Amino acid sequence: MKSTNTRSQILDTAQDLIQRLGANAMSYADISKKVGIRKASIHYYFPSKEDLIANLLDRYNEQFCQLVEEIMTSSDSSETKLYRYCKLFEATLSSGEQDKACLCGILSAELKTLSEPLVDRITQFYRVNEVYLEQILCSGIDNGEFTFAGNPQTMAKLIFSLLEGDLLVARADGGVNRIQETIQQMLALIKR
Amino acid sequence: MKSTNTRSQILDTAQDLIQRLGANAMSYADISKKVGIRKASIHYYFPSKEDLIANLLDRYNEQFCQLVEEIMTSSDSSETKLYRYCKLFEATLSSGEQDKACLCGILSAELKTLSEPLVDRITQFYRVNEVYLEQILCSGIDNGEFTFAGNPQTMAKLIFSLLEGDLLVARADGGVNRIQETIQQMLALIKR
DNA sequence: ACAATTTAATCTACTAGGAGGTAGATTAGA
DNA sequence: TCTAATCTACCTCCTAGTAGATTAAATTGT
Repeated sequence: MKSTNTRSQILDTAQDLIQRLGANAMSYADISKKVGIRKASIHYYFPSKEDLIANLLDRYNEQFCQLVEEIMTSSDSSETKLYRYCKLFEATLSSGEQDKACLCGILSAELKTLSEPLVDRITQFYRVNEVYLEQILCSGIDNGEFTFAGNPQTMAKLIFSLLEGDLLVARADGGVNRIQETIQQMLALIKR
Repeated sequence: MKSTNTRSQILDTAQDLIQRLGANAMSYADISKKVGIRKASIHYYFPSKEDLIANLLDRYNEQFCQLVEEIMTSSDSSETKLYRYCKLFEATLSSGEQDKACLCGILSAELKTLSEPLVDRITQFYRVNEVYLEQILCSGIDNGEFTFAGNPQTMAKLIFSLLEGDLLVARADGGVNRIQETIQQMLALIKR
């Protein structure tokens, strides 16, 4: 069926554009040009822009969780798990023209222009990720790999904010190198 | 002179709108309504949107640097200086309707839609701030207040990314509390 | 197996509204 | 009387979204 293909091509293109330019700078005309279909055809799959972004966020959350689940269920050490988790963010910037940030990070900047259902999906993404991070930290403390002041939950939030912020700041200054450096720095802080 | 007043009213309003909604969602019509003047009058002061944002960034950089200079030249301990620096970011979110992020943080998300002169100003803001942070960290290490693995320069970048990211993430989840928590957590990590 | 019909997918052509920006008249203060 | 500041009225371009025709692919009835 060709429909599935067109649909995901639209999602792929929209995601790429938002991660680079933001949701408000992304237009149906842009997608239309890149995918090679007419604007009206996009409305056939996604009646409204909100609809498109909602589907985008659902797919993104699912895909990202799948990648994290792979890490969580691996037999790696806690430190390696945390490192691999951080590498997921680095990979976002590394990909393509090295100008993409986290989808939810970008949308967070435009948060107050988004409808409640969209905001909810972004909030969910944050919470889920912070739970993953907390789990890695806790098991790392238990088996003696990690040690740090304060509690794992707050530390998880700290790491998550760091990664989201780094991804945005790195586009203006430092690029992929910056992210690699700060990840190493963060790991050094909590290693026993 | 009324002109100076109108001019800064326009800048104030534009900054407020961008910090809440982003640059692409901020329009001359919005400013016009809030300030109570006609659209054309804004163009009298700032011929183009790029011009407006450029002036905004210059003013923002200057104002922010002034606040940081006050901290740097104080007789506070390094820890207090660092804490006060972080509080500047917290204050941004605390102000108004608790929905404002850092101007440069927001613009970073829309970075690829901005002209080079604007990007340069954002990059400059980041670099200047990271130098300030590095200075605080270095003096804190020298006098035995701080101790941590890795080097102060990278640690400065880490703290800055953390604050920028936290400010964005906190709007979607956690609010001011989140920022307060992660600042405390970060301080705990580097305290001797 | 073949013709008729229905459904899915895409198109052209359009609308209304909002964006940034300009020209030129008008007002008010020095 | 000149200049700075503000206005009205407009332009062009781009935006999301809609209506309805057209094509192609399944589905169905005989």
